[in-house]
Amino acid sequence: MKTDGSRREGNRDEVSPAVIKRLPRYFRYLRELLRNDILRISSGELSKLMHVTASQIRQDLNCFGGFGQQGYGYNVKYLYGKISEILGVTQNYSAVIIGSGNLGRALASSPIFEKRGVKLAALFDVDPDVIGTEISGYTVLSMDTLEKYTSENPVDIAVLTTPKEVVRETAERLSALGVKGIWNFASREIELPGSDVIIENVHMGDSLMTLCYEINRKNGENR
Amino acid sequence: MKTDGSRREGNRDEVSPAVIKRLPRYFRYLRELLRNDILRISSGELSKLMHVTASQIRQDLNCFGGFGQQGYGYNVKYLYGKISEILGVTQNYSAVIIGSGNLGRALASSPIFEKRGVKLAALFDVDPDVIGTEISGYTVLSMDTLEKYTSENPVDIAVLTTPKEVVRETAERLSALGVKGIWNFASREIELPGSDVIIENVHMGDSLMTLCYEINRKNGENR
DNA sequence: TAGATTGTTAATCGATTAACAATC
DNA sequence: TAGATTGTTAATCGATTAACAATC
Repeated sequence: MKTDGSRREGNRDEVSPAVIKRLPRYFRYLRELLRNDILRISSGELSKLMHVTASQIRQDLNCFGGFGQQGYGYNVKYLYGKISEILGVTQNYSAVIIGSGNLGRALASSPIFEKRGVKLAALFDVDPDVIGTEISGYTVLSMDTLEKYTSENPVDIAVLTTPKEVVRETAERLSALGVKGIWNFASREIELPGSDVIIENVHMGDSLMTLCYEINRKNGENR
Repeated sequence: MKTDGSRREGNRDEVSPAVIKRLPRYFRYLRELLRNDILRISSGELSKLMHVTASQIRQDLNCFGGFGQQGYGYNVKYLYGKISEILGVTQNYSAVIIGSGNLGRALASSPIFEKRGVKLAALFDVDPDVIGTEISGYTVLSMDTLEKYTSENPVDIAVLTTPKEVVRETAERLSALGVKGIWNFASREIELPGSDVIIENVHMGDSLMTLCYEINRKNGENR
């Protein structure tokens, strides 16, 4: 396989958002291939599997470097490794969950972080009844100790699952503590003008609504 | 306010996916405006609030009808009502949760369904230890009783939070039972060729990865 | 070598923005 | 009426697809 792909690897400056949003999907499919001991795949085969054009796959991957080989295709393991690097899976980012309600619990108990090389380090809450309890092997810490904690344990990512009323203040607090990114599940979108914390707003409800829209549309439009 | 918007309301046939994916965001912002007793808003004001162009707002809304009034703007309540209709909020769809693990529980306890006019009707699981327990006022039912249940209670939406190994078979089973849409949280994407069940695959991990990508990119690219 | 498949350019398609006439 | 703001067309921009020469 080609090893000089690194030539083009530097110019990550201007990869389009559309491409970036597709990368995690490649990551998932490549992992699945790897699990099934498939060592090599062509853009054509991957195209059939993922229901996107082969052209798009080649175009997307080439934004980051020449990962394939003419006449051969792509080495699945190598490509998976490259995409993992690009997506920061190899960075071992640390995360804390702010808000240990049902969603916080569900996230803490899921393999979602581990699968992506993110290390869940702690859970926080404000409720005295919740603080001190154990969730998935973590003892829930008090929000009062957040500053102390982060000064001793650098936190890259904060996962926000608090009520929306405290989203803004919590986000500002986290920003001041040097957190690099906020994964926000609260239904209030975070705006931190001037800050360079990366914000990822998740809206699970939006996805339910597009589903309802499609159902609605298929089942006889207006009535 | 204009009442003849209905003229154009019929041609929902070909609204672009980009527009549809933005509708839930309008829905959220309009509800917030309504909660703050703001009765009227222009595309320019909404533009500042939502950080999108006024042009896009007018373009988007006009796919469904003339909801505004020249020289006035949009009546928030009226517009909210219209968008709710378009998104099926007024349809009172019924939903069941398949898989009563941590995520199923979290969803059942959240206002996510209620806020969008979806009626959560039941939870199911296969684990004898979970069946019969109570979650957020619902007694978890056995998957063995799914066929019986759906024959007595028509289900519009199934929320899938099962392990990925059983996603395919469960999806096929649900499809056979006449479910209209599947909201799939399992990390295996559903494919039901030939079926006309609407599938909405949710990948929370993808969102975490794009966050990691951005953090990675900002904090000094390759190393 | 011949065959296969990439990397990459050019063509097409779709989505966003700008502009302004229509109109409340 | 004059001012404001929509609805809508035209222009721009970006993303996808097709095509094929480069190359393993």
